[in-house]
Amino acid sequence: MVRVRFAPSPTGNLHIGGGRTALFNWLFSQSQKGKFILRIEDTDRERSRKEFVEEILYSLKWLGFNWDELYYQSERFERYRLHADKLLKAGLAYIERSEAGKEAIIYKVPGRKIRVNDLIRGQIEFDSSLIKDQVLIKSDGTPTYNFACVVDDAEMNITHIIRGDDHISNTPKQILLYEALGFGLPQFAHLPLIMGVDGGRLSKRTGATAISDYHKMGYLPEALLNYLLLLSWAPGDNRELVSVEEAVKLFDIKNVNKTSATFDLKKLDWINNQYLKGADPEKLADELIPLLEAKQYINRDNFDRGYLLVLVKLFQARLPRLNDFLDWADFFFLDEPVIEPAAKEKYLTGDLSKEFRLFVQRLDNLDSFEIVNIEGSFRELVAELGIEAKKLIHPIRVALTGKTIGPGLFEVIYYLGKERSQKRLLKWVKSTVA
RNA sequence: GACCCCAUCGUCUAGCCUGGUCUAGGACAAGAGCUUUUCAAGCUCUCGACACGGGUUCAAAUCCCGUUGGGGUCACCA
Repeated sequence: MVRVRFAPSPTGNLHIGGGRTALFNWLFSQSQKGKFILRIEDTDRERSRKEFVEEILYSLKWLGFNWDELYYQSERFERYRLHADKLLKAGLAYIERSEAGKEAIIYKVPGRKIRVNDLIRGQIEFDSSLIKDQVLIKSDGTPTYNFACVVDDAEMNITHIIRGDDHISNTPKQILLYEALGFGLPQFAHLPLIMGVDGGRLSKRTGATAISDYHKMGYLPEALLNYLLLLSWAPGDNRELVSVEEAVKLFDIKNVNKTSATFDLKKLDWINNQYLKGADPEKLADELIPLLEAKQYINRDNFDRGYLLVLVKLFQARLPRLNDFLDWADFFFLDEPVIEPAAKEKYLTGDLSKEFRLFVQRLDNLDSFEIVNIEGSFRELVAELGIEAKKLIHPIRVALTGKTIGPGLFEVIYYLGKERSQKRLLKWVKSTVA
């Protein structure tokens, strides 16, 4: 039975790199019909925080990863102590006393060649004579990372350790400990690192790093996962859109890339848009409701859900991020559209009083207020006036929405409603004519 | 600095293991055009890469060595 684990430290949020590690562990466990274990590495009492634990669990759930077992290292200190004592008795470790009289347990690192057959990278060889003796239990009684990690992975019967590249140099230290403790070795697979656009490590400077930030920005979990997947793995048939479910079927850890990849928002936006296009409007509306409420665009207890759904459908195919809906569709919720200065400058500088007034009248004379009729009467009007349709379409759009871009104009008019559309147009009509 | 990892378009990658079908394919981005209603949507086209040097071979993006470049790790942090 394959058992993998994801072992974040609650000293910060679940970040992109962690999410990616969780993803590949998840993929591997599902493709092998194995177990996915979550272990919170909270041995550092100073830096570990409960709110980070909650944030990490929340993000993992948002991504859709369910764990079969959950452990906290802070609850297992006696296990580490026990194994450290074992090494002490066997003469493989020694005690070091600090000036303050505190005792630490140190592992005596033997010098030899260590070979690892990494599932992704193949053979890697180390010389442990270059590694200095390792602290097992710190003088405050807490275990070090490498020690707790080995004890736990062994006791939790982890069969495959899939983690970031940055752990390659921990591997020989851990292998030595497995052997000293008399444990069998798991298999190792080191994932390439994800880099920021600056070529260095992904950091806050180079963009948002927390998974939850991507949720807040309006990325769909399936889109983020798809993007992360493509960062170091490909289905092999030139496909860009692959769901986690499909990936589980196609996944083979040997096909994971060795090269580190740069995190590029542009492609993420594109993928997100692809998923947004096909997303269920009901679900998108549910995501949007609290955000619209925060902007005071709607009132949770008193709003027209059917209308919101219509607007979501109108915009979803063109949004890179769901949250862009808030800005792009604001004119449907505001009493007055916010006119962008550049848009006004471009299309509303001339006097279109006559044209606007005639169009407002036509809207009143419609047999029925429907998209085809609105467009039909508009086409008639420009034909009669002998002007190009676009000479009037753009100014009307700006008057109604405040923007130069958006859904088709006649749909906008239809969903805005006759009265609101007329009112907004009349604002631009010089009041000299009664 | 030492040790380790990596190296195909600006970015993500296919191809590499099992050399020839590669004048290197796809996607994102960018540029151009179309869509006589915009575009951040759609369609079409264009630009654009095997880091370098040696081998091995009839033949190398593919195998070997070196160089260069990039990254990671060297904590009583995880």
